Amino acid sequence: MANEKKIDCVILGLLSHEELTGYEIKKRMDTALKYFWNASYGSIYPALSDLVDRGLATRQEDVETKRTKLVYTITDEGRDYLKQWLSQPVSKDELRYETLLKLFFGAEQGEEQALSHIEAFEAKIKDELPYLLYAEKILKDHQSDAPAHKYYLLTVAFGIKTYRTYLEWCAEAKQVLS
Amino acid sequence: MANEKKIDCVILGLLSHEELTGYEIKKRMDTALKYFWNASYGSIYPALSDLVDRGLATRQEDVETKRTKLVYTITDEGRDYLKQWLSQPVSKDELRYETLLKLFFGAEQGEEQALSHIEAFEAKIKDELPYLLYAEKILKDHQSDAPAHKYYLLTVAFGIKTYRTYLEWCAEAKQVLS
DNA sequence: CTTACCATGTAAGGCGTTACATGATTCA
DNA sequence: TGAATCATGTAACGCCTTACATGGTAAG
Repeated sequence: MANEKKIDCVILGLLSHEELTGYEIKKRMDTALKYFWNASYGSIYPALSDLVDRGLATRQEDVETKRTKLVYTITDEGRDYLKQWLSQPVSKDELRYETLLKLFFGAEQGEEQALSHIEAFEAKIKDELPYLLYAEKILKDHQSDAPAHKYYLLTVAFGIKTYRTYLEWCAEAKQVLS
Repeated sequence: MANEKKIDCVILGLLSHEELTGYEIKKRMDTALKYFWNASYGSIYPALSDLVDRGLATRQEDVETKRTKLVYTITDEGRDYLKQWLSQPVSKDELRYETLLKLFFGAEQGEEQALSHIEAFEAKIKDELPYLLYAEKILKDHQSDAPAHKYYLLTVAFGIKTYRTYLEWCAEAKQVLS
């Protein structure tokens, strides 16, 4: 125990909300979880097969569509496994910003280059912020009693707040360097 | 080109400031870079040997001490390599917060547990913030003309700002959940 | 004298990405 | 009819952590 693979837990978490295909799971990661998690097909598909082998999820072929479409459902064992993981303390929160790394070594490159890294960072944040704001709007407009609702809002709020702080920092940093 | 290993670049970056042993490099990662980067001995020592093999750094044994102590120095080629990396656009800024992941699935676990994850997160941030503030104070007290100085300050400022935002969010999140 | 810290390194194994390979369907 | 999207999967490889293994030195 206590050594749950993250990829398994994320997938089970998503399946605990709804039945999904591997492709849809990837989409969730690229949208709802994008701000704080991600995974590639190369880890999702093998993990799904593994979950089925271990009885934590089941696979059914969707017969309505002609194209191959494998829908995964969480089992009771899967739910137990998920709950067990959720009940344990968080083991790691990790931030790896190459931008900060390059900035830390800014003296080796000169101000123009450092500035351009900051500007690229700023542009990326400005680009992504609207998606978070949109997600928040959707959630607020569809006031739902679904228990998951408020948790979605909390994670989105985290992203919005930190992104805005990033932008403040970018403005300050640009001033310092010019 | 363009496929520089991060570990090599971080080490070269640190060596560009001063000569260091592997042990000292690890310490820098655990302090100055802690907020946005990390690495283990298991990656640092092999990387150092590799840098020497490629002529990007040199190794000298410190004869003043009796204990084995290998000091690494960056070469001109190493400096070029570092500059080349610094001149390229940032390839990845990544945030992986298990706390947010568990919170996203909060509905499966109930409010008490979600709250306890937030509180643990808050405690960790409150714990670490003083170190960042201390680092900032040191930097501000020792106003230096060294070109690296202001870049250090910028990265520290980033950490302080975002940590404060995290704490704000924690307060709000706790209110929402209770 | 013992604890903490200094100091170096290896081996096994886990985890995950990238690139590849394949093909159906929808929409303009 | 061609592009975008839906849809599944594998193989090679890279990168890194964990755990192990070893020993010196300083300070209380």
